[in-house]
Amino acid sequence: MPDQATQEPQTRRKQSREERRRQLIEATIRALATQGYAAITLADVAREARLSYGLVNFHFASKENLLAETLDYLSNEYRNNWQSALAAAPPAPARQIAALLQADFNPAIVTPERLSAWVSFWGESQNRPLYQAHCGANDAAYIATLETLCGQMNRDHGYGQDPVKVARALRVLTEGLWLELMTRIGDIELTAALETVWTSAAAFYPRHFGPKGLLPGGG
Amino acid sequence: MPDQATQEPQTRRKQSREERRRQLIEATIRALATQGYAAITLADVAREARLSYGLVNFHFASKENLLAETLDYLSNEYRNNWQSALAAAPPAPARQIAALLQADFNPAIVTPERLSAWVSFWGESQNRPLYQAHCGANDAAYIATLETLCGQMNRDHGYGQDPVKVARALRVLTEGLWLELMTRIGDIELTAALETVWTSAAAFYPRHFGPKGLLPGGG
DNA sequence: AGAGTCATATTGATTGATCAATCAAAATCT
DNA sequence: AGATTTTGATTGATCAATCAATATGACTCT
Repeated sequence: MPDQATQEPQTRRKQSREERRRQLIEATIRALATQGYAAITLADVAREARLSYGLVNFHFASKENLLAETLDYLSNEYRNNWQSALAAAPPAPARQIAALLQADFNPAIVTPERLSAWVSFWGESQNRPLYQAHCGANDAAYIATLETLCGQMNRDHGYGQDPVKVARALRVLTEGLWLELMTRIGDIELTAALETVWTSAAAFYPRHFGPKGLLPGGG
Repeated sequence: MPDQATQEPQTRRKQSREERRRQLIEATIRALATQGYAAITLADVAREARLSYGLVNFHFASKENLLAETLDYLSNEYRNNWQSALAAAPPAPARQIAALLQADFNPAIVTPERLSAWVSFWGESQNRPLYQAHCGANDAAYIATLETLCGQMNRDHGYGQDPVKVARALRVLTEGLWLELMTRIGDIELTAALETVWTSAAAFYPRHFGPKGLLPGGG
């Protein structure tokens, strides 16, 4: 079996390589949360990952690149999360909106560490072009999806607000709640944040949402 | 006139001193916007202020202290802005809410530079205790004011939502819009942000707000 | 199977650059 | 004259990146 003999080792090496990179990126996220973007050093990342600091340069070539790939990692994780939540939800617009909004408060990806890392990137002007390059398309896809769904609510259920403005309000509300969650930690806070979202959704779509989420017959 | 002879010089010296400090703080805000918190140096601040960089240490003792005083300056400016807007508005709760929300998009204090500086502070974990110390009381006063006003809307005009949640939604919406405004610049964007706020206010208080702001009879 | 060979991964000391803070000297005001 | 403000060269610390040395498998050939 010559194919296995040549393929398996290559695969394994690649896996190990990807594992290390993942390990270092997760360490970078934790270090960003504790040290901040201004104070983070490669030594911090290596210590957090329990690896030698020379490894960071070996796997990522530079600190700048490590941070860029960390942003990329977070951005992909975020996009996968809301897109799979949408795919798993029933097609009715209210259901889809509920799934999209709820996905943004999934405890698996909305942790204080990750929120801190996001805000670190937002705050660094040198990263703004980087952010556009890595996250611009994702953000545009999110807002386009939400706008379409809000338009469907109008068409299917007779609501009358400007769907673009409602989508923007809901989107921006989530971002603001992320900012708040960064400092105040805990599951209770996540629930409270989500309730704030539902309160707004209920104001826009009172026949479909209540202060605790989608109404019983709201599909 | 011995009093003038001794007072005037002191006054002038003090003025000059305060002027320099203000000059350096404004330069710090601009430098934060262009360099970011991670990359800002005392040389950047001095260059921006067109002053020698030794002066920064002379007037502020340390870089850390300069940044702390910059945050303080921004925080006071922000609080003065919304508090004087409230004081100038009629006492009816809808009018007060309109004034409070509009104040957060006053072009005089909501500039891309200032927003960048705010986000820089938010993103730096080392600044979180500093932020609480300098801005915690201000933020608490803002949210308490808004909660009271939302409660009055319920009592005076028969609305039924939880005023704490509505206040939180409006507050957090503003913060999210600030984040968005940081990257996209211009007066048109400021107007669009405010329209997003009015759309939300109209959803919560449909008899008092419309998508363009307070309704004609909405006092 | 087992010794040998090679590529890849890992380590930490060293280097060079950057920057905050100090300080002595000069300038400016009263 | 005396106090305060301003300047920029110097100092010392920090840190990213490099690099030479070492370790760890993976594959080959006998």
